[in-house]
Amino acid sequence: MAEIYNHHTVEKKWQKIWDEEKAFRTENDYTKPKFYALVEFPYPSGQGLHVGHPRPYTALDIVARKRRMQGYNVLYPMGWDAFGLPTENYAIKNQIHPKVVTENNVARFKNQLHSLGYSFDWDREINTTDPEYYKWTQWIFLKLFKEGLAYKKEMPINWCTSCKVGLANEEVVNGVCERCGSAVVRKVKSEWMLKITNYADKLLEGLNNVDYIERVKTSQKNWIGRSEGAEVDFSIDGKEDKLRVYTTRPDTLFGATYMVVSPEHPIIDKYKDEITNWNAITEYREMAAKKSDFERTELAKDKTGVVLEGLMAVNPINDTKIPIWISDYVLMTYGTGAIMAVPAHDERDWEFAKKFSLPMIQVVEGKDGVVNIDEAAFTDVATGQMVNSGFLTGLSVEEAKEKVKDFLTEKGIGCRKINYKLRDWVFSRQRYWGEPIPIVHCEKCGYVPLDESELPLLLPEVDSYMPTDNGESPLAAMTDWVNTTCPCCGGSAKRETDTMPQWAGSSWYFLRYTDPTNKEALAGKEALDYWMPVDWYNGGMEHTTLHLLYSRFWHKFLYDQKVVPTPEPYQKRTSHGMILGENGEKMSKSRGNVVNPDDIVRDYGADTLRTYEMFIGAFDLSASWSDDGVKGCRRFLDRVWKLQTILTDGDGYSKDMETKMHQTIKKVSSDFENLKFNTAIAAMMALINDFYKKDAVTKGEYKTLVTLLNPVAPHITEEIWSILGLEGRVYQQSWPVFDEAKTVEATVEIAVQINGKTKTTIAIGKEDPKDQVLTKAKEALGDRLSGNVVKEIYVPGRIVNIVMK
RNA sequence: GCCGGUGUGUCGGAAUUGGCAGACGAGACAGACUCAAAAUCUGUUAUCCGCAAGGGUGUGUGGGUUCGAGUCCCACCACCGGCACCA
Repeated sequence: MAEIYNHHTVEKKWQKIWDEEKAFRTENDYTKPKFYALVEFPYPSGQGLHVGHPRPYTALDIVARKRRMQGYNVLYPMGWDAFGLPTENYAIKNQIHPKVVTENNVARFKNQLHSLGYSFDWDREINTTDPEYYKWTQWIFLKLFKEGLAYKKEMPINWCTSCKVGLANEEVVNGVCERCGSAVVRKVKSEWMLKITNYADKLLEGLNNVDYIERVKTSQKNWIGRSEGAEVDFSIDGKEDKLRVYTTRPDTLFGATYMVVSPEHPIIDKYKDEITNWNAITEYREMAAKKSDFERTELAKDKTGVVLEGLMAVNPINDTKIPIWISDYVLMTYGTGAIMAVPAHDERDWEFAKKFSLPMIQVVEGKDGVVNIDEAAFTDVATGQMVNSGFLTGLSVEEAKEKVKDFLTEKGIGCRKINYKLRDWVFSRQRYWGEPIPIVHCEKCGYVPLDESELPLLLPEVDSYMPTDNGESPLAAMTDWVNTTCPCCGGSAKRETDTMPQWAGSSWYFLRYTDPTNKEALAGKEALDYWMPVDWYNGGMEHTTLHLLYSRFWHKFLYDQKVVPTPEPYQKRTSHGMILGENGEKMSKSRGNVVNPDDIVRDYGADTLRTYEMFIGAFDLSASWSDDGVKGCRRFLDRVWKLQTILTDGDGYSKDMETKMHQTIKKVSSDFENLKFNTAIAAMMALINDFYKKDAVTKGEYKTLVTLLNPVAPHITEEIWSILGLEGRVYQQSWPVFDEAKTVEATVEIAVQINGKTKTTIAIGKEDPKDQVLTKAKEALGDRLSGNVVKEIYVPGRIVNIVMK
C-alpha cells in the first residue's frame, strides 16, 4: 500500500482501464431487465463545466452503477445540446464559425466529464448539430407539418432588440430576453407555430400516470392552466356585433357593471366613427403598444384605462346597459380579449372600479351574510350564496354556475367553454445556428414540405452569420441556397430562412440514445420497445415547464404517429437544487464566486468532488459551496484508504460489527434510491469511525464498504480492490445484501420520560415484554416517581412515558 | 399581488415521518507527535444555573391539538425561487 493516496495517478489509471475494457458500454441484450437513467445533456458553453453540472450527473451515475451491480442492463448516455444563441453570439464576436466553436467547447466538456469518471456509454454520444441527428429533428417537423400542427401565423411577437430574434413568451423573463437580458419589444412577424394547445388535455391527463415529484407536476398543471367556464355574448347597444367574453364566474353575471376590452380588440377600429373620444383612445393604445406583455400584466402597477365614449354594451341576462372600457390588463392572447367586469367579486375588477368610481353590485354573500364589498372583493366560492341574481338567487355558487351555463346555452347567448393558459409554441428563430426548417415557399403552391429523401437539409456554409437589422435570418443573404425549385410544381421557389429554436433538438434526444447510429429511422423499433420509457429522468427545476412540456408534447405526437411505443417519455422525474457560491449567492463571474471543477479535480481528485457534491446537503435543495467541506470529504476518502493499515484476516464480518454492517448496507441501499446521498455517505463515515475505534477491519467488512462506496467514489475503490488482490473489478460485483433480522440490535437504549420529558434512559432486550420494560423504567426513575400515575405509555424500542398528576 | 419552497448550534446539515433534537461533516478549543509548522491521531464543543449529582431553556414568531410536536392545525414574520393581473 502506498502511504498516501495519490489521486492523480490512480484516477488516470482507472479511467484508462475502463475505456479499454469498455466497462460501461450498454449492450442491446434485450433479455435482461433494463434501466434507462437520463440526465439533461449540457449546452456546451464557452465557460466549460460548472460545479453545478456534476451534481445531477453524479447522482444518477450512482444509481446507474448500483443498478448495474444489481444485474440490470443500464443505459446511461450523454450528448450535446449544441445549437443555440450563446455559441452564435460568441462566433460573431470572435469571428470564428459556430461549428468550430461548438467542436472546441464539446471537446473541453468531454474531457472534463471524462475526468470525473462517469459511467456514460460514450459509444452512444449524440450531438444535436450533427446532420445525422438533425435530419430526424427535421423529419419530426415535417410530420408535424403534414398533420397540420405546424402553421404560419402573423402575430405580435416578442422581439429582442439585441439578439434580433423573435422569442416565445416562455423565453421572456422579467420583461427582458432570457438569453441576453436586453429589452423585448412587440413586433409583428410571420412565424412558424406548433399547435401544442391541441395536446393540452393529453399533457394534463398524462401526468396521472407518471411518477414526477409533486412540485414538477404542479408547475406543469399550472402552465397548462385548464379552466372550465363559459363564453357569453354581450350585444353592443344598437349594433349587430356582439362582444364575446370568457369567464370562469358566469354565476356572477348579474353583477357585471361594465366591460373591458384589450386595446388591440378589433371592435375599437370597427366603430371608430361612433367613438367620441378617439384621441384619448389612440393615445392610450400607443402607450400600451410600447409595453411588453410582462409590463402590462405586472400587478404592482396602477390600473389604467379609458372608457369608449359613444358605445354601450348590454348585459344579456337583464338587458342592462353598461359601459365599455379599454385597459391593457386585458390581453388579446388569453380568452377572447374581452371581459365582463364584476367588481364586487373579482380583485382586479374591484381595484379598477375603485380607481374609476364605477358601480358595484353584490351578487354573492357569505354564509353568515356579513360581507363588506366596500373594503374588498368577495371571492369565496366555497361558501358563497347567490343574492340579487334573479333566478339564481338562493343557490350556492357551484349550483349557480351550472344553472346559468344551461340557461346561456338554451337562450343561445353563450355556451360552456374550457380554456387553457397554454399558448402555441413559437417555433421560428431568425438565426443561423439552428436546424433549417425543411419548407419551401412557392408563389403558386404555398408552403411545401421537402421530401423526406432530401433530409437532412444541411445548414449551408456562410461567410457571414451576422444577424440582419431587418429581422431576416442570416440565411436570407445566401441567395444560392434560398433560391430553389418547388418540390410540388417544379417552378422557382424560396427556402424558409428561419431556423428552429434550441428546444427542438432536446425534445426527442432521449429516443436517439436508444439507437444512435440508425440511418433508417430516428431509432429502431426493437430498441425503442425495449428501452422506452426513460425510467428515471433528473433535471433542473428551470426546465420543468419549457423543456419538459415541449418534449412530452413531441413524444405524445410521435406516439399518435405510431413512431414510439409509449404515451409518455419519462416514467419518473426528479429535480436537483442549485449549487450556490460560498457566500450563498448564485455563482456568476460578476459576483466572483465561481468554482471551477477542474481545480477541485486537480487538488483533491474526482472522487472527492463527487463525494462532496453528494454530501453537500439535501439533493433537491440548493446548497452553498464550501472549500472546507471539500477537505472533509477528501479526509474521509483518505481514511477509507488507510483502513488498509488495520486490516485483519477474515472474509466475514466480526461478531461485534455484524449488526452495524447489515444496518449500513440497508441504509446506503435505500438512501441511494431516494436521492439521499448525504445520509448514505454519513452512514459510511460512521462505519469507518467504528473500525478505527476498535483498530481493526476484516477483509470481508472492507470488501463490503468498498463495494457500497464504489458508485460514489469509483476510482479509489477500484484501486483498493486490486491492492487487496480481489478478483475482477468492483463495478462487476453484486450489490451487497443485508439480512433484515440482523439489522436489529440485541439490546436497545430507550428513553424514559415523565409527562413527555426525558429523565433517563434504560437498556432493554429487543424481546422484553412490556411489563418488564415498565418495571425497569420505574426502577430507573426512583423517587422522581411520586404522585399519581395516570397512564403508562410504551412505544416498543423507542420510549416509555409515565404520565403523572 | 398570486403560486411554490425554505427557516434547526459558530457553519453545511441529520432526525426512522408524532417518540431521547443536533447524526455526519466543517470550524473552534485542548492534548499527543514535531526543534517548529503542516499533516495525522485523541478528546471537548446548543445554551443557562450548579463544584457535582442534577435541573431549567431551546428547531423564525404567537397560539392550539396531544401523554408527547422540528414534525400536525390556525394566525403571522423573514428569506429564496417562479409568474401569464388568465377573467
